[in-house]
Amino acid sequence: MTQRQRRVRDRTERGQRIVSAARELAEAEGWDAVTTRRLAALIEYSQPVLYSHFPGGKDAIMAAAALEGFAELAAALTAARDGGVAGVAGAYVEFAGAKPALYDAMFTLASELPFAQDDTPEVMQEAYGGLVAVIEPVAGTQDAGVLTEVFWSALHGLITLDRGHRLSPAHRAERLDLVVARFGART
Amino acid sequence: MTQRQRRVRDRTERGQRIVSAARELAEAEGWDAVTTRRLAALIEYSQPVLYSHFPGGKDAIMAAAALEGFAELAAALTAARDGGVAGVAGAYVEFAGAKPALYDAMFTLASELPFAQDDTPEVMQEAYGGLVAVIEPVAGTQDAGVLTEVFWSALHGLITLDRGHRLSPAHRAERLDLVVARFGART
DNA sequence: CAGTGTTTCTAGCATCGCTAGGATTGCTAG
DNA sequence: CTAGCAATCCTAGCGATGCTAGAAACACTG
Repeated sequence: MTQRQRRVRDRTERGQRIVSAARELAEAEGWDAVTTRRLAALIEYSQPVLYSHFPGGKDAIMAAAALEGFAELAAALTAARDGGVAGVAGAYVEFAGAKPALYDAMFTLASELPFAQDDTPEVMQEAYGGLVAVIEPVAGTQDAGVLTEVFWSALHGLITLDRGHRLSPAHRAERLDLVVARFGART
Repeated sequence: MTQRQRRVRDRTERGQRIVSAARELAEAEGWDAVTTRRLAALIEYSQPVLYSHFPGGKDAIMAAAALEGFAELAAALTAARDGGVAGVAGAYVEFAGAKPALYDAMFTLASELPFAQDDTPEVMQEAYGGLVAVIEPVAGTQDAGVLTEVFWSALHGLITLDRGHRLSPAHRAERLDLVVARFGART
């Protein structure tokens, strides 16, 4: 029954191609440009094929892309752990800057993904853990969970407002330094 | 030529009704539910009338609603000025919680509005000024502008992540207190 | 009352996400 | 080898979206 295996493999490969195509297109032209028709054309199949892979339709595809993003973010944060709060903060901001559409899918759009719940996917907990790991040592008497959430919120706010041209571009580095200074110091 | 005046007044009134209807509908069912057809039905006119008021279409209507939001936010922040950093932070969060759709229009959607530029509308500068006013006294040697931007980003991050169920609902108050503690203390 | 200019509506275009039903393909059993 | 079955895929279409052109209705002027 190796044929069956091959068919299964082909299927998963095609599913991967769908997500990859969606990510590339979103990064190039934004998620609004990611239409089911364009996706179907990119993978050289017809639209209904998308729904056989992702019954949830476009939202499910975005969620799948977001999950990939969480895995990559977790890896980036883990790699930057030695840099402490400053290192992780820098890695987080760099990730958001390098893959803005993916970051949107993860945090702004796609509210389907369960956060901070029992059924939260592991990769998402890992990514969050990358933040906790560097905040925990400097939390002192402060609740590490709350402090991490606020630290994360500050980074997220900086990123989203900066992207929407809400903040002066000149002080970008200063702002990040300030966040690190206010949250990275042991209390 | 009072008739001409009356016609002008009717027109502006109708334009106001469009924005009000959009706001109500958005607050009740989200901006996705705000379609040009439903808006037209609400004001009891046909669709093209919307475009005579807002040539930019739906985006322009959202921008107009956002502008109203900035005026209301500015008023709320000004009223809370006596409360210091904690008071203003609380007013900001309360505003976002009371009018979530409006907040989205102001900061998440509608990237047409010019921020931090020369042609930034006055009400937007006023709203931002409401933040600066309480941060400036506690800035110390720190650049007040940068500190305000970071303070604002932290609030904005808290709000958007919390709304997307990204944060644990139990610690909402704690998080706000923590932001105030880290940014409201004189350095 | 006729003419003129403005205002408004009807109807339609292109596109969107999504789906039903038939056509095509590949596998299996006789 | 072939007939039948099952899985796979595509064509065609639905309802809805933002937006617009051209016709119809309106209000005002001479």
